[in-house]
Amino acid sequence: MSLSKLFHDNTAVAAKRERRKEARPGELLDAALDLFVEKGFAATRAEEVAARAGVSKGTLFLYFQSKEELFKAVVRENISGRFTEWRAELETFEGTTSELLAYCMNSWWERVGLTRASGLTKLMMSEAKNFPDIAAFYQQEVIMPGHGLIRSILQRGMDRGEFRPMNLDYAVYVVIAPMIFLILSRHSGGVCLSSEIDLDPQKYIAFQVETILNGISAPAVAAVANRKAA
Amino acid sequence: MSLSKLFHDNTAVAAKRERRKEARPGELLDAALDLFVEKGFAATRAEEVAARAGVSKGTLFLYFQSKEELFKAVVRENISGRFTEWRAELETFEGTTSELLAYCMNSWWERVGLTRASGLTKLMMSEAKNFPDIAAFYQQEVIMPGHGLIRSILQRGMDRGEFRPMNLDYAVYVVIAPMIFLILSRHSGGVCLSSEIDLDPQKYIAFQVETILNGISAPAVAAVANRKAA
Amino acid sequence: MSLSKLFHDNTAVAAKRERRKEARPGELLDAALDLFVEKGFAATRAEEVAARAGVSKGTLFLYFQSKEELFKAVVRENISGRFTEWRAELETFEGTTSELLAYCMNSWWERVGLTRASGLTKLMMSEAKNFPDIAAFYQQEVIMPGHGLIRSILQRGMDRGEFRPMNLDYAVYVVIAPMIFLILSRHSGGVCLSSEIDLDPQKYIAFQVETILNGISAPAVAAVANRKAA
Amino acid sequence: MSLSKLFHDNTAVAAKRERRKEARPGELLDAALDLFVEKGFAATRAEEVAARAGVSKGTLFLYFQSKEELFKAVVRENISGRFTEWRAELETFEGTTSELLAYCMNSWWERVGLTRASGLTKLMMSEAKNFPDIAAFYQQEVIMPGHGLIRSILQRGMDRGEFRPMNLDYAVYVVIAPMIFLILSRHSGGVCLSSEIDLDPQKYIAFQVETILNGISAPAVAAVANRKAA
DNA sequence: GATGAATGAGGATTCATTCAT
DNA sequence: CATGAATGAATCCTCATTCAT
Repeated sequence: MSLSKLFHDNTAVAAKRERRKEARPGELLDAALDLFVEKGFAATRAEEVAARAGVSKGTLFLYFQSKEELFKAVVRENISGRFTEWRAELETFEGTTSELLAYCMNSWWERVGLTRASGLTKLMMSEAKNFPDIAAFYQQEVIMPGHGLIRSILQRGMDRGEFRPMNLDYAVYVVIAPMIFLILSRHSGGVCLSSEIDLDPQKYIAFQVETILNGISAPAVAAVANRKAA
Repeated sequence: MSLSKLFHDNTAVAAKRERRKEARPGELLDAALDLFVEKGFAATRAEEVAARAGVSKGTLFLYFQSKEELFKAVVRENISGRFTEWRAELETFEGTTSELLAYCMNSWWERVGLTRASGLTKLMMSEAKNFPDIAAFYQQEVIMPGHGLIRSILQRGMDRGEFRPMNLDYAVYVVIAPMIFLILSRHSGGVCLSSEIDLDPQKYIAFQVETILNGISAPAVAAVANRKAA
Repeated sequence: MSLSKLFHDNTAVAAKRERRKEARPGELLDAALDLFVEKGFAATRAEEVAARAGVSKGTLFLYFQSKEELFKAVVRENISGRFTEWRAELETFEGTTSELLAYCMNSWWERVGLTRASGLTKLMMSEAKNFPDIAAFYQQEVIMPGHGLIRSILQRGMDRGEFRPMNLDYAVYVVIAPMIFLILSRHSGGVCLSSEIDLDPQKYIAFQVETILNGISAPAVAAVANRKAA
Repeated sequence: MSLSKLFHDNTAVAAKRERRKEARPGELLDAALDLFVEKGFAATRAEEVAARAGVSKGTLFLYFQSKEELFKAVVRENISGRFTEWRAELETFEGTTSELLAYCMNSWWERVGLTRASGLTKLMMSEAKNFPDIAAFYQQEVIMPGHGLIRSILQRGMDRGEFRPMNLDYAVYVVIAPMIFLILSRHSGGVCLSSEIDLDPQKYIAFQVETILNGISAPAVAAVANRKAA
């Protein structure tokens, strides 16, 4: 092989590398998210992350000081505030609040529950204790806006007389708990499910929505709802 | 030293040994529960469990074949053993099924949720995938009996016309999801709570119970309930 | 630094690394053979093998999945790999079958008996029961091909009328037993020898060969042989 | 001395067992022989020996300072010189030397090969290196008299012109090697056998005897033998 | 920048041996 | 004498991290 050829190769390779170089951290974070979600922090091996990202073990540590730093980066990277978009949607919604809540829960499932993003939730619940600073960050960036959104909806329902008066500090969890549970059950291999068959998320959500609406609607509305259900 | 004294010593000493031997498994189980809950299954070192119980590494393995067996014993000791007692209570209950469900959820909180045992639930959700054997065991010993209990209650309500007809496969989760959520929120440092202040479990449960009952009661009953609430 | 210098450095350095990497397994195998033969399989510590090969514990497991795999590799390297070569030699042999058998037994001694590899035989006889996987492997890779080879020779002799008709299932051991015995006597410090002085393997084999050939030759041939011996 | 006398010895030993306390060490040695033979020295657990002897682990160490001491005691205990009796039998034998040798090999199989005593041989071959003093002892007490016996027989054959002139230092092994091989193959789970089916010892010995006699007989005798075989 | 060979601390489990009873 | 609970050294194997190339 001639020197010039070598040189040529080098530049070509370098150019290619340049492009890839900037993508590297992203590919690593991507692979890491998958694996952390699937196996948890401790059980995820650095080498496997690297392999899945198509790089060598050494490269991983070139971009992230340690496995812990990688974890933190994964969480930070994936907390993108889609909340403004969501909040806009909510404010322009025109149906009843029951319809709004039902719409919200269903579309949350499609846009979040079904995607890898839901893995983040599981990740945080599993590892929060070991990464307090990350937990605080997550709290700020995800939990609080999310809860705010639900509160707004419930407040709208109460304001319009559709929902009975409730202490929103507790009412939000009536909506949130079932969704979190759904996510966790899926990401933990169904340890909390009766049968070995995954439950049907659509039906699960439908049932929850129905019950919740029954449970929080103002008496008159509930009567109507119940009459329909019967 | 008199013969009788010798005799006395021997029995006293033997008795003491006996006591220690019989106390050992309990002490180990106790230490193990603490550490499993605090650090998770994988991150808990056998030696540390032994140390906390005041014995050496070897002694732990004298009583429990392996770390997995130790964990199973912890689960048995703290959860699965209680189901028979619980089921009995349920079968002799005399009030309405709404009262029964409310009673159940509240007393579950006191007897399980508040205790260290609840940490096992969080542990399972976090690590189930990495320890399929343990997951299967937990499923058998805890999840299935637990779900069975809830089903029985809901069935009782439906049989008596107190609850509306429901697909129990999904209805159970209306009861279970909020409880699991409560536990997880507490054992993950509140990553899923709005504020940094833990919510008041009593109030949380009260609200959930109220909403659930509203949500699942038969129309007539619900109307009455709603009237009361209003 | 010139480009050519860079080129030079890179290849030189890379080559050296390459050499080390490729030498590693061989060095480990070498160290392992020594130790396995000296101490047996169970009593040989992985770390010691690594140390003797001049690497760390971890490196050993980089090249061999487990101690068992290491052992299998040692066997493959030192014994089973040689059978094809041997079989070829046997098939192109042109003398009488008596000559062939004598040649075989003598060259087996030189190529196996005298080398460290023969220690593996003793090891297997001592520890086979405790490591069934290894025993099965050894059976497959060493015993069966070895016996096959001997059978072929005896069959050749019978086909040509040089040897009397024999049940080969038992005849093979007439050849094998003395060889195994020779190996064992050497690797067990001579516990089965009359004197404390090792017997002379050449003479031992010569005597065995002579007797065996006398013992298995067809009558006419034997008569000639005996006349010569006398 | 007849076979029935040998039986007598056995019952005497059994009677000794009756005396509980004094028999303890004997029972332990008995159990230990079994286990050492079956599993080897390292793989035999002290507790298992104790359990098989019907005593506790502690008791074992009451009688034997360590596992090594136990091993030495096992070997010493089982080296009982039955050689005088055997030598007598040989000296009064009246048939041909071929018949004598055949008789010897067959009755050795019945009296030694088939009994647990043969386990001792395997034990020594496996562990001799680790217990040099015991090995020397075994050499003195078993190997040398045994070889002497064989030598006597071969000498008798040579003296009578039945066997061809041989260097007895090597000739003994023509007789010994096949017997040792037989024992080892049985005590090592057949690692050195072609098939998984144990070979039939009777047939094995018959074939070896025939071949050996063919191999060592004086020309004239061999011719007759061969003529018969053909 | 990238690589991947090498490292070695760390953790589960076993078992000979001791010693209080 | 006998017991068996307790010990802890010993050993295989894993994996985050480093660094020579």
